[in-house]
Parts: sequence; structure tokens; C-alpha cells
Amino acid sequence: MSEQDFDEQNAFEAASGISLSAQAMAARSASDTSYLEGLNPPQLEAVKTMNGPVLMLAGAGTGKTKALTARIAHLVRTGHARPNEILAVTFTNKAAREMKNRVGASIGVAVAPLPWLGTFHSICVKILRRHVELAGLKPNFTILDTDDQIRLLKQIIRAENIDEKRFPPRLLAGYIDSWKNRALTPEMVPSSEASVYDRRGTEFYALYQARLLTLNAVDFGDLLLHVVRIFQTHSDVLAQYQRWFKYILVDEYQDTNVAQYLWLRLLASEHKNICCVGDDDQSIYGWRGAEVGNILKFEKDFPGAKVIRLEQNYRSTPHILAAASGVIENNENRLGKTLWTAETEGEKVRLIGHWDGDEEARWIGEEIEAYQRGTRGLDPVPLDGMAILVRASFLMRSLEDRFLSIGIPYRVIGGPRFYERLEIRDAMAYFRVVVSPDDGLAFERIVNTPKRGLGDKAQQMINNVARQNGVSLLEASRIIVDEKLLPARACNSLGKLVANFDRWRSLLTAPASISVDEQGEDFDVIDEDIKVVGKSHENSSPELTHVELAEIILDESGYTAHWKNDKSPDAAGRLENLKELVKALEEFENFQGFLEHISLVMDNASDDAGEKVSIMTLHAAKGLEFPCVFLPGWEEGLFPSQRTLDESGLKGVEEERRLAYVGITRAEELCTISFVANRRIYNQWQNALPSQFIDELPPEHVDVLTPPGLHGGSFGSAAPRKFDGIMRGSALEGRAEKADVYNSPGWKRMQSRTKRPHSNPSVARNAVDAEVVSFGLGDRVFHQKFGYGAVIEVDGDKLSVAFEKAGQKKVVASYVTGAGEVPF
DNA sequence: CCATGGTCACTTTTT
DNA sequence: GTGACCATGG
Repeated sequence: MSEQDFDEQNAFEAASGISLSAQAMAARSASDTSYLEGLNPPQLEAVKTMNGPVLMLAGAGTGKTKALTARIAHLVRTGHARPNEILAVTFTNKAAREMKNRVGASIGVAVAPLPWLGTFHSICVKILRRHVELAGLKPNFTILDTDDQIRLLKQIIRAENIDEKRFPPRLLAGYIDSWKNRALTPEMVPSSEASVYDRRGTEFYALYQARLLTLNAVDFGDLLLHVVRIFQTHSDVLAQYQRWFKYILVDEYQDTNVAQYLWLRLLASEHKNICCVGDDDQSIYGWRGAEVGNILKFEKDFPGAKVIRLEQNYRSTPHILAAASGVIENNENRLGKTLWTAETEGEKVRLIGHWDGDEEARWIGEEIEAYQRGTRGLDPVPLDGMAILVRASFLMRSLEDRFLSIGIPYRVIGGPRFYERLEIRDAMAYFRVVVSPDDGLAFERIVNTPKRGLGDKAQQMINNVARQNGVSLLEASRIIVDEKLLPARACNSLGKLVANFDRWRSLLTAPASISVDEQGEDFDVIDEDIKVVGKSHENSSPELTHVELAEIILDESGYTAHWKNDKSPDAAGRLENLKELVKALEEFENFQGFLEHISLVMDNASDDAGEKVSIMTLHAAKGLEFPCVFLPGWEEGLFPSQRTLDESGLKGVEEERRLAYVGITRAEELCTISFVANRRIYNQWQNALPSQFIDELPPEHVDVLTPPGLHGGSFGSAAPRKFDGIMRGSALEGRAEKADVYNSPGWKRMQSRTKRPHSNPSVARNAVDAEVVSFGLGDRVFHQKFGYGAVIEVDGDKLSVAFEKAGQKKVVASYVTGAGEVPF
């Protein structure tokens, strides 16, 4: 099958004319190098060094996307590669879209379809679809999202009589994900991690994988894992792709995990024309398996690599840049770059403390209105030039409340996604069962939605029959109906459902065996060919588009009626969403492509136009920029997040610091950092100290604002005095010896906090109680100062630990935390 | 079989 | 405060 594909690919090369036009274009416009205009020398070098490995270290705001797109344009224009011989991977769909647009703008959309530009995951799906059988899957496999994943794990766990309270499915999901991030199949998981999850982690991992295969499904991690495994075990397949991808470009290289790294290395080993772009200071996805190490060791992995640093910043004012540098300098593990700017003007970074979160929100609201009008001699800033970046999404609520009450239009970026909504997932479950009957998870979801009188009893029966006969839930249902294994009422109901699915499937025009994604311009030529073949099959089918079929399904299943009869206030909105879903379906040629798009690509429809302030998390803000940025919630325990500190210690602090760096560098002109003395978390008031990162801001670039008592707000007399104390203790004093981080108040606070974890019961409970269980020999532990190590002797509450970096030490048990039950 | 009410745990960050 | 989950009663 794959051979055939490549024949088609070759046939295409010869016949399609695109390659000709590309060459013609290269010849015609070889002199047209407008895309090179405005590039600075290092950027130019990054564009023109086409052969061999290149590492582009691009600091925030240094024009890396510009360089990257120019590089693609240059490769095509100079005839080094046809667009479909370039593999360009990004992490987000947004980045992929932007790059596609920008390349299109510089060399023309029509001639540069760039079929292999996309996210790691979408490209992997594309590859996997062409070699499904090598992964033991059927062509119409489904992609499970996190929700389905947890659901499935829960089933497995329940069947094995595990205490769900002590070992929640989420925890297991975390381990499995992290194994997959490292490209480890169950048998490859090192024995040192065997004790995980009641010592049955890998066992469950294997069970889970087996279940996935019978469901003909994959999860996100599998997309990469399967492809890597195929490459590793089928050198002929690998060789074909190696030959095909003459040039490889990788965006945000600092975010790659081990599996992605292996994937890239396998693909690049033939031509070795790999260009990775990244910034170690912006690595903020370590918790998700990203390995900063990948970027740090690039030169070793690709000998002879050319390293190019982009250090001129075109985004921010000198004060903002200096503030960001001042913070990030406190990290030890970095390649080191010195950002500079030709700008000279600009406002200092502003710092302000507030009494509580509501006060902070109120103040930000006022500032936004002031900026919008134009204040203190500044030009007015439009609302969509302003953004509020928070560490955790629960901080958004007080802001939203405030903005709603004073009427500031805002948009939340990265909230709950469209396809995560209940009604969308339900509807999609129907489609899934129609498209791939083996998808038991989808079937389970909608057997009784809307209510069909098929409750626990009936569902148990279906499950049992399925297991006994080794068939799908749908088939099991058929058996139950035939043999009348349930009460007549239930059988009747179930029979109707099964009949419905049969009929719907018969109405499905595109044969299920044609497994091609149908994403319009995302298509690659090979798929185009197959599509034509598919079309010829269709002619015998009755004329009925998948859109019409979708309407029929939602209608006949009673699902639409279910919401129409629902009297709850949001029912109308849900019906709207369903309409939108059907409308979105029009853009695709069949269900398959649509389902794939939904699970992989569909991001928030946040592009509702209009002048609005943006609210988002710091993570969501990476890659964006705004004239005016607010950074609230800089408090110890929140930012840096206590949880990260507990889980990852010093390494975690550094990642949080990079997050701070990302936040500050989003700002072009104006940047305001704030913190509060009292924060309400879970409806509980907690007093908070300013973040240690505030201590790290260089005072000469910071304006400390007067606490808002003077603005005429309603304050108790004690409040401003209290801020005063906090401010002096953190931002104003403490600056004497800037280099000495360890003497800064923030550091001391952190130390005392970690040494006496019980001092903060509500936060510490989880971490501490888990650790009360005494350590055993060989346990992997983390110590705040010595790092990771293994327990080699236990003497009461004293442990001898062999630390990886610091050697053997005796420590008190309460000073270390277990590193085994924590997702690494 | 289904609806209701009470309890609990929970909040990072996402392809 | 909220949402998920479970136990109870109709």
C-alpha cells in the first residue's frame, strides 16, 4: 500500500504540472527576492544557510517567524525544494496557520500548498493513515481526546478492583502520557518506574493499549508513538520519507519531547537539512514532557550544526526588555542570549500591590479605561491592543466579573473549546459510531442519550455480551436484540437504535475504507489522487451529502428533540452549537476528515471581531504580543505555582521564571505587574506574599506605583500601610545585592516554606500527606537543594540518599519529597 | 430505570 | 463556588 502511494507520488511529480510550475516560478522569479527585504544579518544567514543542520536561537520578539517563512520561500524560490518536499512542524495550529499564510503571501498561495506544514500531531495522522496496518489499526481509526482516554482508563481500573480514590484514573493517564512522550511502549518502561500506580502502572498501560487496538482508536500520544515505532521497525517506510523530506524545519524546538525528537532525528538523518528554531528561555511545557535538553544538545546531535542567534528585539521598549532580562538572568540552565533593541524611549514597567483580587481587578479595569482614553500624555490604546495574562485560569473570574459590571468588552482566549462541549461531543459520538462501528466509547456515550430506557442494567449486559463474544458493543447489542436477552421494552429500544445505525451507515456515501483527510487546502497531492478514486466508488450510492446525513442522524436519534424539550436556560445555546456543528461539517467532504479536524485542529472560535481586551493564561500568550500588557497575580504559591514547586523543585522554579519572562516580553510599550495581599482560593481567603520574581525585577526599570488608596477607593486605613510593608520588603529593599538571589526575601520565603510544609495546611495537605508514607529502599526522591536521588538506607526518619548530582547524603525524611508518584 | 439531592475534590498550564 | 459522582427514593 505504501509502495503504491509512493508510486502515485512519483507519478504526480512527473505529471501534475505543479512541479513544473514551481520550477518555472523559480526560474522566472529567481531575481525576485523581496522576501529577503528587511532581514537583519543573522536572519539573513539563517535563511541562506540552507544545507546542513541549523539551530536558530531566537529570543522573544526577534523575528523568528519572519526568518522561518523567508527560509521556506527561499528554498522554494531557489529551486532547492518543491513545496511538498519541505516538512515544517509547529506545535499549535495557530502557528501552522500563520506560517502558511505568511509563506503564501511571499511566494503565492497557489504555487505553495505546503502539504507537509502542520503540527506534529496532524502530520503524524497523515503518515499514520498511510500505514495503519503496520500499527495494527484499521483505516478508519478514531482519535480519542483526554476525556475519552480517562473514561477508558476508568473502565479498565474498575474491572481490576482498584481503589479509585487512592489511584485516580487521571494519575494513571499522567504516567501513560509521560511514557508516550518518551516514546516508551509498555515493555520498554524502565523497571525503576515499575512501582508506580500501586506497582501496576505498566500492566495497566499494556491493558490500555490493548483496549485501544480493539476499539480501533489512538490517543494523542499514540499518534507520535505509532509513527516512531513504524519508522524504527520498517526501514523501508522510513527511507521513503527520509528521501521525500529534503528540508525539515521545526518551530519552538524547545518544546519538543523525546518522542518528537526521535521522530525528527529519524527523518532528518538522510539529508540532514534540519533547521530548528527555538528559545530555551521560553520553554514552558516541561510539565507536558518537553525536554529543554533537546535544544541544549542540538550541536551534539547534529554535528557541524550552525548556530545562529537572533538577538535584536523589535517588539519591546528597553525598560521592558531589561525587566525581562533581569528576571530570566536568575536561571542557571540556559544557553544565554542578550537581547537588545534600537529603541530608546519608553515607559518603565509598573508594579503595584493591592489588598485583594477584586481590588486588583477593579484597578485594572480603571487603568484599561484610562489607557483607552489616552492618559499621562500617552496615545490612546485600543482595547484589542491590551491583554491580561494570568498564571491560572481561575484568576480570570474576578476580572470577567469586573469587566462585565463596568462594561469593558473582553474575550477569553483558550477557554473551554467548542468541541469539548457536551452537546458537540454527543453529536460527534453518533457520527463516530456511524463511521467506525468498533468505537465502543462513542457507542457507550450515546446508547442512552437521549433517554431510551437503557440504564445500568442494559449497559452492563451489552458490555458482558461484547466481552464474551469478543465483539464490539454495537454487535453485542445486535445479539442481545436477536436473542431477547433483555426485557422486551429494552430490547425494543435497543433494536431501534441498532437498526438506526445500520440505516445511517448505509446512507454514508464515502466508503469507510477510503481513509483520507479532507481538509481542503491542507491536502497533499497524494491524497488528492486517492480522493478521485474514492469519488468513482461513490457514484453507485444514493445522492446524500454527509451534511444531510448529519441532520438526519441528529434528528432521527431524537437528539435534537431532546434539547428542544429541555427547559434549562442553556438548551437554546446548545441547539445553536449543534447548528454550528452541522455548518462546520459543510467545509469537509466526509465525516472522517471532519472528525479528525475536530479532535486535532478545531481551536477556539475566538476570532469574534471587535475591539476587545484579551484575557488569557500565560501559556496561551506565547507567540503573541500586545502594546499593553497586565500581569496580575504575582504572588508566591500562585506564581510560581506551589504545585510546580512541589512537583519539580528548582527545575520547576526555573520553568515558572521562564513563564514570567514570556509574560513580560509579550508587552510592546506598557507592562504592569501586580500582586495582592489576600487571594480567595476555593472560597477560602489566603494571605499571600509577593512573588519572588518581583524581587528579581531590576528597580531602575520599574515604577512602583502608590497603592490605590489615593484613587478614592473605599479602603480600610490599615490596608495601604500593609502594602507599604510588603512593597518595601520585596521590591524596594532587597535590591542591594542584585546578583545574590539566595539572599533575596523571595528566596528566603521559599526556603522557609519548603522546610515547614505544614505551615500552610490547605496547600500542603496533598503533598505532605502523600509523603507521610515512609520511604523505602530504592525510592526516587527529590530534595530542594540536592536534586534527585535514590534512597539507599532507611534509619527511622533519617535517610541515606544517593543523589544524582550531589552524591550520597544523609537527610531527614521530611526534607525530601517522593519523586516516584509524581508525573516526571 | 430515572431524578434528585448531598457529598466530595478540585484548579495550572494543552497537542 | 462549581462540577462530578454517588446514594437514595419515586
